[in-house]
Amino acid sequence: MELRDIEIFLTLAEELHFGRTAERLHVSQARVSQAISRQERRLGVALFDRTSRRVTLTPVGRRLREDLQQALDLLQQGLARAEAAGLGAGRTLRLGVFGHAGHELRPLTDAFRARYPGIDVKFGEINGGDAFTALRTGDHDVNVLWLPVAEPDLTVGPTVLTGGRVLAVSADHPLADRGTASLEDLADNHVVDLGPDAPDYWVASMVPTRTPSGRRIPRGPAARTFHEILSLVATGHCVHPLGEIAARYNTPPGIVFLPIHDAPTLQWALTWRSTNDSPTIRALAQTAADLGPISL
Amino acid sequence: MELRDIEIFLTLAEELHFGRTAERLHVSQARVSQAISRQERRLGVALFDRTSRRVTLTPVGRRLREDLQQALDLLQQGLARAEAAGLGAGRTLRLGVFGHAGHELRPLTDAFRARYPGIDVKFGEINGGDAFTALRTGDHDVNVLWLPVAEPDLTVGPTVLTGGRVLAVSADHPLADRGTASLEDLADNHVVDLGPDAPDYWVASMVPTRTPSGRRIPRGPAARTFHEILSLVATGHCVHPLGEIAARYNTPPGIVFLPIHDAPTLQWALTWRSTNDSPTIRALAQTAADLGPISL
DNA sequence: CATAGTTACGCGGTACGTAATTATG
DNA sequence: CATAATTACGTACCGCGTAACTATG
Repeated sequence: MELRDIEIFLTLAEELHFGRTAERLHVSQARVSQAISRQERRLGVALFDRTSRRVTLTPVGRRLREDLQQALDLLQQGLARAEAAGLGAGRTLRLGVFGHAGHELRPLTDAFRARYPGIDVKFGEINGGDAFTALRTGDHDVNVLWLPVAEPDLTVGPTVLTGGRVLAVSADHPLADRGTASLEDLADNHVVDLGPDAPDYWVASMVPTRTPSGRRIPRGPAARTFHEILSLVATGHCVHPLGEIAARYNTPPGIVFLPIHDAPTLQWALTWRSTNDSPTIRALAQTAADLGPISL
Repeated sequence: MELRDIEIFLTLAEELHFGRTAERLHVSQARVSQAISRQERRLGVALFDRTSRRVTLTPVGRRLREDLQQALDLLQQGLARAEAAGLGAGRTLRLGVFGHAGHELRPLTDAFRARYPGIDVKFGEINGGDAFTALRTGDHDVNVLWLPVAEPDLTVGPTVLTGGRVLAVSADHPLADRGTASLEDLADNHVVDLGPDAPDYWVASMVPTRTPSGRRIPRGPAARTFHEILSLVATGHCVHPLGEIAARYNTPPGIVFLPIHDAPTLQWALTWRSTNDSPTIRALAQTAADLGPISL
């Protein structure tokens, strides 16, 4: 009972036609016939009922098909993983994240390290002002960015995180005592300007230019990094919307994070430079896809 | 990448020694070396770190081992099932059960039919008085019996059901209104005698001869079948303990079933004549073992 | 230097193709 | 009778053994 025979069996179980099976596997029709009858002889059961006109699976064959399909998938998956680990062996995958998001991504990195033991994963920090640059310079292999990302040179992979948004305000700010915030509140305050390097549509998806009712939201002073933003907010001169994660592991002095109750949920997805595509990156994307997004 | 190579890889991963691996698989040591280095060349990763003195798995190898082991198990299991289905193909497995127990066993028979589509399963009825005879005459292949069964010619397989016990009493009986019964109550009543064909130890495990406190339990008139027992009980002259299943699908006129609160749980196991052992029976036992016992 | 893994090379079995044969709508 | 599965038979490749070689404690 060899692996090739199993492949032939599975293909025939799908095609239910000796000729097409032979074609698909690039072997002669005779070979398919031989392989099947050999298996049936070995097992002592008919796997297919066939005349020279019609081929159908027997109940035993149907059951065997399910079992073998599953086994073969596992087998090929395992080999593919080992190969991918080989192609990326010794490599370090640099993963860019905002703030402490790396901690929330541990289920992903743990699963990835288990699957591809040869590959090392390291986190790098990114900021709203330069979220794409490290990808383009090659300093990072993959960044975890909020969607939508629509850059011609970047590929967007599976979503790895989903979560709400918060508004960072000064502790003295009138909103601070309300405990929650609305997008409408933004129009009454300045928000931090993330600078010219980040594309407008992308910044706007986190820091909108208008409230849902259409009022303009004034852009205040500029800042690039997370801490720069927070120190501006702490002065009380402006407020700033952020992902929920920002609030989770930070309790900066003089700052309060208010959940924004009317903002749509954010999606954070793996993103990489298209020309930088590699088995290693594909492996990470596949692992993330298998795992599904983590909800905050 | 062939199946034999995978087997060699897995064995070496276990033994961590080329010589012993070769011995176990009845091949030359050279073959093991060739197989491993070929796989490593194909995959492009080292699977083992080795000197001529020590062999250890690399992280990639460790991971691959887990994946392949699982896949191979599935594969062999599937083939074994097909083979078993073949050996028993066309056969009918006669399964003896008390009363309606067959209905509770549907998860088992469904699973069995799914795994071994070639084999038919039929139920036959058995009674306390002759629970073993159908096995010995060959009329039944397997019986579902309460434990303990200690017969030299019978094999006891996995437990398929567990559940409590009930006491069948006449609706006029003083106990009937209590809604529950104790083993001590038996001493104040006659119980049905199951006749000489059933071994004493086995009958006693369902119908004890003494109460927990040591009082003798009088044996009353004899009956063999379930319905004979019930008609005796209906007269009010005796009571009788039964498995919980008996109460589940029977509402015989003039009879009340009272849960016996202080009796230990009953275990019902597959039992067959040792000389009658066959792949088909093994297949059923394996399916039952995989499924685990059903709790009533 | 003994033990254990690797490399070189040759034989035999089998995977597979070609071509003829049989069966079915 | 056309289409599709099976059987017959030959060949080339590869799985595997034997034996010589190399490395390590």
